[in-house]
Amino acid sequence: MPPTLPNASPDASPDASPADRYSVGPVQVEQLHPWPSSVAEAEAVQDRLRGHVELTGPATFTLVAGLDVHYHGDEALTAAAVVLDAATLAPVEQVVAHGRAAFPYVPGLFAFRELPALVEALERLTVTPDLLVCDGYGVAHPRGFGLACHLGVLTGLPALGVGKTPFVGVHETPGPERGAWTPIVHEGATVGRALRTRPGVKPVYVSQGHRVSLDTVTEQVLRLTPRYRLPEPIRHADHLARHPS
DNA sequence: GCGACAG
DNA sequence: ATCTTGTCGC
Repeated sequence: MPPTLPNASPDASPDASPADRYSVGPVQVEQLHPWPSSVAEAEAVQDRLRGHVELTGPATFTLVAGLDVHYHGDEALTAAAVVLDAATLAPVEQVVAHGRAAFPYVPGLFAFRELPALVEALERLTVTPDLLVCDGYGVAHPRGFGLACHLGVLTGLPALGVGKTPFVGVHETPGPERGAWTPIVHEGATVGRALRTRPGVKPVYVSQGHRVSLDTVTEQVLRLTPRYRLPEPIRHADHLARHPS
């Protein structure tokens, strides 16, 4: 049972062999070898992969995937991936993967809890999304490598993160109109934006995950959020994770 | 040193 | 994340 860490056993369970999992779909995902078994190892993984993040990329997309996880009880969880047609926002494909939290909850290391299940869901897709919309942060993170960066770097796909509460850095409150935003500044650098997606409603906190510019992140999140506070891909994934069919 | 801390 | 009712407003 993973979610009991701070004091982990080093050479406990050998990692599964590289060939123990396969994907039937077109989305190929790099595996993390070995899976971190302590806070220090997890932080080291983030520090190592951080250099792989690309902050520029395409500005338009055709298939957008929303990703989210729902927890049941202690460690059981369901990950969902829903692909939408970027032009119409109509659902194209939806898949779920059941699993268990793979790491205890530690702010900043949140990605390690959900990564295995989210990766499995991505591998079950039969279409290839060209943008991953993640529920959490990207480079707006204590070590500059949040969940959206993990998923982007491991798949090679453009990825962005949408957070519902402030996490790192400082920012002013954006104006009340939809589309208003202010920069999130962390250690002297702009790492994301507080973005108003609905008039008078709490802003969301967006940041780059991989292969997208901050302007593109802002533009896409607004485009994917025609009605509610959160982007449609995330809302669909959230619903599917809660009510698997 | 203490508190706060994505989901 | 999750435990939880009603209520106000578009």
